[in-house]
Amino acid sequence: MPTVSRVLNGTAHVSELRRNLVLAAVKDLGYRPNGAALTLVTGRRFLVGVLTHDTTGYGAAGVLQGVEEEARSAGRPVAITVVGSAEDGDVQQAVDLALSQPVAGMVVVDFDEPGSRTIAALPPSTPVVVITSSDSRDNVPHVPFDDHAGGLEATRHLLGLGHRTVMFVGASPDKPLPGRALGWRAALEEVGVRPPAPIAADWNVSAGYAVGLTLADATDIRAVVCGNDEIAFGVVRALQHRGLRVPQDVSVVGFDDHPLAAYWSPPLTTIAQDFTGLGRAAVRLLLAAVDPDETALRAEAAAQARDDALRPRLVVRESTAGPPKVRRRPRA
Amino acid sequence: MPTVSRVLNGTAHVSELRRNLVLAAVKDLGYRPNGAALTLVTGRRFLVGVLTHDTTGYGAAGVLQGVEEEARSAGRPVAITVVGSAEDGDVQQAVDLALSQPVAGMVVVDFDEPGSRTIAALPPSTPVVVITSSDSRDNVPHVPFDDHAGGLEATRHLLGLGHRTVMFVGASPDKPLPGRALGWRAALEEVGVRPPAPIAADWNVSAGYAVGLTLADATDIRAVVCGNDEIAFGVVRALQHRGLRVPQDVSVVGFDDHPLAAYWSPPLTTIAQDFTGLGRAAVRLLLAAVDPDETALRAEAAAQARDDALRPRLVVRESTAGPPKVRRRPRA
DNA sequence: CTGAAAGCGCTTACAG
DNA sequence: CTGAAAGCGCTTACAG
Repeated sequence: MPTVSRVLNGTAHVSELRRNLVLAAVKDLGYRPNGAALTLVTGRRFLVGVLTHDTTGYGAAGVLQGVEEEARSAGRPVAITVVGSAEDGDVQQAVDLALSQPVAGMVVVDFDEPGSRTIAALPPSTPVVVITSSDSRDNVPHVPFDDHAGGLEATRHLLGLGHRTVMFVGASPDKPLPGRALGWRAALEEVGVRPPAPIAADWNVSAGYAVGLTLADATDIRAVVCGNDEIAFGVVRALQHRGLRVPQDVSVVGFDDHPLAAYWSPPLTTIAQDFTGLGRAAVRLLLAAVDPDETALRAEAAAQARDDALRPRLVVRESTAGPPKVRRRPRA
Repeated sequence: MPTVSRVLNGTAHVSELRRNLVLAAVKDLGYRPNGAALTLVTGRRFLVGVLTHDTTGYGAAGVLQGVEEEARSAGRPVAITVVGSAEDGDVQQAVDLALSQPVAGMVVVDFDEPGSRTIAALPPSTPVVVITSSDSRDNVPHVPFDDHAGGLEATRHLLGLGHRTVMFVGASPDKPLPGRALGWRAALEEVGVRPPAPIAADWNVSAGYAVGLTLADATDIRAVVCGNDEIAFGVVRALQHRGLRVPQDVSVVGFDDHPLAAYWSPPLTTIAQDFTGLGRAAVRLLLAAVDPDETALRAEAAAQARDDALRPRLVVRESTAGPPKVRRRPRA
């Protein structure tokens, strides 16, 4: 048995004869090492764990893809566990489920409350990297993306076009404002405009559509920043259905640069994010902390990824323009 | 140690005194059973494995979500492994990676060639359920979805509107036609029309847009069925950019009922699929084969799911109409 | 270079 | 009801 181990792992020299014998038997029996036994004896864990609230939204799916790609290229499978809600029970259950498997470490997708809550519920002994836009995560290894800067840019763009004020669509009642909304608010404040109340909406098309319908009735609204592109898609369509033109009557900015944003009508101005890059960077960072080898190299790569690609970027398309010269006419 | 085991698993009666002692210690130390040891000794595996080529497309993401939901409700985490391509090396690598973890069984997403190839590469000892539209999978447990019927319905709808022929967009060069294309072909043949050559396109918006541009130049094309909604989105937009109206000049049908299909302009006629349901059914079937308890109940539930919800459904919206300058047939 | 021995953290019979 | 013993499939020192 030790001989087999030595052959398969190349741990020590084995005579050609015996070596070939072992190899033949392995192929013959379709032998596959028992991962559980391996983990038990060596203590090494291979799975890269992901804890997330959502798996299908454009952002979360992109992160997942990045995590998977990077993990696979490091020869590691990934285990995903969904955190059902921000409630203690669900958070605890997700953590328990995730930790019941031999995970090398966890990537936590801190895009919303369930994600945030999860961080604290993880035992300190678990290696973790969180993907976050909150700057209160400095005490834990994290891959930052600058939602605040994104919101700032989106809003400045609209202000620069000549708009007096800008609405934000995509708040959640009773929950802290997302970073992008904070950036929106900061942009208004920096030009001395008192920010209006952010409008509540789930982050999907139909919620956006519903909000768009009410927006159409408010004749003084000219410019809006949405929490994500799906909301923006819905807002734009609702406005159009009510006879308003985008951007001539109302300008709309989305967030994330969804693959369909460029094909929307009109093509959507938005803030591009590199979600896949975020996922890759997170895994690189995690593996650097966990893998004994190459630590230095990998940490460096991770630090680099942080600086460059992961910064949000304004993509100006055709859903934004200066405000109408005359007061928006009430809809027919 | 056996006592701890008995308390935690409720395997046998333990005196109150000892019981509480154990529970206290467990809480105190933050004890968490070692999954690897458990798997090694009992042979039970908890992970539900998923083997798929894609994770972000609407269909694959939906399946993933369904798998995750059902697995979580059964107290099982899911491990996903992406099959990079249909090449032997990639397929083998994915299988090895997936099987290196203690998986109870695998769900294979047979939406494309990499998926199909994977089925054969799995050792016969691994419990497996494949999600497929191919009827050549009868020898392996599978959750069927009827792509052929979907293609048939989509095409019949167009034919019923009075179109003489229908194009199909979304073939892959050198690869077998997808089931939906087979259905399209069958629908044409059943009315004695010789099917034109299917048009090649990757299954995403930009590929659809590119095809749409060339379609706009072919003045005799009036009706097209697309491999999925993303392709259709691109085709529609390209047609419009070339000055053609949908559906007045050209009718377009998509496939899958993407969340944005209803909000496209014009709202897209498409074939709805219940991907999440597919994922759930697959896990139910897998667990029925693997779990000693409840086998009967679960198998029944799985069989039921098969009949009802998973059948594709035509959703008529506004991207289809009768051909230009041709009288529509009277309604039956 | 190559076997016998110990042990990773658990559970399942086995004796008390 | 409750401990001591064996063993799941591996790897890592240990003696040859």
